[in-house]
Amino acid sequence: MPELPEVEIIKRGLAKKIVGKTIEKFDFNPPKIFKGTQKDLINKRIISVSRRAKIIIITLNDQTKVTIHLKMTGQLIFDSREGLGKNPQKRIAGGHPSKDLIAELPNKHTRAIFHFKGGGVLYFNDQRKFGYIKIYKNDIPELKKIGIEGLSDDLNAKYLQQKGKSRSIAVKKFLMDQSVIAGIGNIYSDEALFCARISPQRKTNDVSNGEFKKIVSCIKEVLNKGIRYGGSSSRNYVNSSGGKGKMQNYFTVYGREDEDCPICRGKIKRIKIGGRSAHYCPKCQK
DNA sequence: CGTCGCTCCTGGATGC
DNA sequence: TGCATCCAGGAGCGAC
Repeated sequence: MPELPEVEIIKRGLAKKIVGKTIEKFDFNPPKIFKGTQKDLINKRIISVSRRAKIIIITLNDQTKVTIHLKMTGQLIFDSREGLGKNPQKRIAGGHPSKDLIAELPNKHTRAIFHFKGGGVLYFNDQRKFGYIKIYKNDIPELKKIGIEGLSDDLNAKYLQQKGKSRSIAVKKFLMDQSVIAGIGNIYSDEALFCARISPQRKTNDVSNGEFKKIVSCIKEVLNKGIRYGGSSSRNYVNSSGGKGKMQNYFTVYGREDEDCPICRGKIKRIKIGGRSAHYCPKCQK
């Protein structure tokens, strides 16, 4: 599911493709995925695309913020042509989706479509309808309680220990808490904890400063690795051109239940923590 | 305030 | 083959 690396890749791709474009038309369905009015968007020019936690923020020329959360199955795919499939001759300069996606856009999971003046279409697809597009004129309430970015230099062991010492939840849940660290989800929490050799079940108030130091450097390592490999596409993720990432080929534990631990060759286990699956090596992670 | 469990939703996998 | 059930999980919410 899109976590920090995947959303970051989408943001970078979108920034290249839609900054400077003016929105001509916006359609959406079902109603619950969009909060705002079309009027907030029409004839506005995109001046920037940014990211905070797992949320994409598109800023318009009047400072309106279009916030997009992909949740688990959301996709944002840009195509430089109008009338995909129907009018391939209308191709204009710029990138377009991977070949195998062209015939499928829009598809039955397309929930919203941005049409741009002079050509170009941005599709918001979301199989499970958990994702949303919300318009804000000023502050973005969803970002009020968001913690330090996973790749920020401000993320350090002292901060985590301070935040974790009064809490008794499993460290995996703690790492996924967006009010503590912004951007980590189920996949990268498993990967970071394997890297740090810490059991996902350990309680936060039982993790030492030295262990938090390892966790911090491992968080940065796995998130950077995720970005380097273009994100992970074990399920629905695709980038803004419709292409898949490669990070899933480099997972150490996530999705590898019963496979060999890359360190000790023991079996990787899958357990439930807070209703979510956690993958780890019981021998290597203490 | 912290923690837990439930909920949104679809489709692929599994079981009989 | 078909039908029922389970499972995936980000994040908000109510209960305690």
